[in-house]
Amino acid sequence: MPSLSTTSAERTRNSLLTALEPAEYSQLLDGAESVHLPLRTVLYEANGPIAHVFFLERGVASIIAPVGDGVSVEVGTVGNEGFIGLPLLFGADREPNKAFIQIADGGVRVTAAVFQTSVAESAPLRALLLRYAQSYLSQVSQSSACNRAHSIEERCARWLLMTHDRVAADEFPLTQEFLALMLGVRRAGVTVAAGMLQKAGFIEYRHGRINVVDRIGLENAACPCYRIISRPSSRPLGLISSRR
Amino acid sequence: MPSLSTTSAERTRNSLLTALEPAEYSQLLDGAESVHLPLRTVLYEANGPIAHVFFLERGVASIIAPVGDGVSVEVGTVGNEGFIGLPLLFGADREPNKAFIQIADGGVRVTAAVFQTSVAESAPLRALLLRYAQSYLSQVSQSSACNRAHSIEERCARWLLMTHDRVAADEFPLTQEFLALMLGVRRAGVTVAAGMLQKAGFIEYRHGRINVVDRIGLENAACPCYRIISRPSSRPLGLISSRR
DNA sequence: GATTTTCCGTACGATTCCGTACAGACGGAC
DNA sequence: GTCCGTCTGTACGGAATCGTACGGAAAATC
Repeated sequence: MPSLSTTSAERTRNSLLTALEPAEYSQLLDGAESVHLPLRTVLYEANGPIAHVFFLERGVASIIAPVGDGVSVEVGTVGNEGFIGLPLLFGADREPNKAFIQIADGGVRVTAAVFQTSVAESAPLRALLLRYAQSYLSQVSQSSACNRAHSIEERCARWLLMTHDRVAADEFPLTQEFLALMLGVRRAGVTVAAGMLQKAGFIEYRHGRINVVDRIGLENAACPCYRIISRPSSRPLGLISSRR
Repeated sequence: MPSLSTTSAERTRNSLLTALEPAEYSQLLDGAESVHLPLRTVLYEANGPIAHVFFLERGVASIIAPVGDGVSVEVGTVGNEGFIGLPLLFGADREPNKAFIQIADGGVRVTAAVFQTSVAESAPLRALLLRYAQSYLSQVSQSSACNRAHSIEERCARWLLMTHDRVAADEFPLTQEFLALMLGVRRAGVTVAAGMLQKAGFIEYRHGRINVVDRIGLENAACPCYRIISRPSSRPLGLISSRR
């Protein structure tokens, strides 16, 4: 098991872990595992037990909800700004949704038992994670309303921005097929929408890889939901980091 | 200020308050106010400070998210199974959404300061409220996916069921205009969808009042999302079904 | 009971998006 | 370089929903 009890600065790229004091950090990560998380790794199943929480250091995870007939739609995304396993923080051991890796990379996983003990014992840890819970809830809420109100193209731009925010590069692997699944639309619908964004010069799409070339342009093409979610008030660590 | 420190049984109809031990109950409700909440009372504004949390005893509140151009879409509903003011539990003092009364009745309100003190001091209270948070998050998540996947008629049926669950009667006031706003669709769209449900004999709609006459029928007309949200695992305590 | 306001039913063209299908382009395997 | 699976672009009819508008019914007001 890799040694994780190093000092602050170079220990992790996860914002939540970075914000922890050494005491909470070592309690939580004592017995944690550094894991590589390839594409499509299932972090927990819908209605299945949640065995670990995951703190991603890069890469992105999706939370999806079943809507019948085996189809699911994405309801939230998590990157290094948060963690996967909110139900455990809330005292549940499962939820109707499923979590999996959407863009591969690595992170740290903590067993449910250790996580819950740490959370029960450390008020600062709890406070930090709850602030993230608020930010995640805002994201899900906004995206719920967005799903009803905005066009494919706008939502596509928003989704790309949110993913771009969570990935350490302008280019990342992403098929239209997958994006369609996430947006809950046809693959052909994504082709058209992404085609517009490409013609406008905001992105370049090429056989399973996308390249964000004009972030400002994308922001203007996205619905206001992106900015609403990205406001400092929706970001827990705005406060935490300015705290000291 | 009304006396709220009575004994358990007849003291309230709110599920969360009912589940509290006398110690937590009295700490939280010492200095609380019993309030009547007429239609359209704003419980908190989008991005405005959240001054109180509300525990409804009857009636229903809506949480809505702005989507630009002054339009909003409902993202969650709360009745006597929960409370309004989750951001305070999460350590935030505001959020991008707005909360208001959708079906009038009464409840108990607690100031933000008292609420936060109580939550900080009582682990059982925290645990109880966090389990509700999980249930609310599941509701919002499911409804987000639902918004993309299901027809107006299905979502209309689901909405009516969720409201029916939270109201103490089969008949309650509701205009199609308002329902359209909640569902994020045209008023005319609701007329058609509700017309189908009415022709099928599930509901009766008449000038601002709706009557649920065949709940089972309505459940069959709704999308699977209703059952998913209503599963025991998604309900910490269950609704105190005031119906019947 | 007459008037005004609110609410509901319906209609119609426009628009978005769907379901499906097919062909071409790309890139890895050999 | 060739083959082959994957990925993307495009097309077309059909369904759902929209924006808008108008008339009538029910309740509220006076």
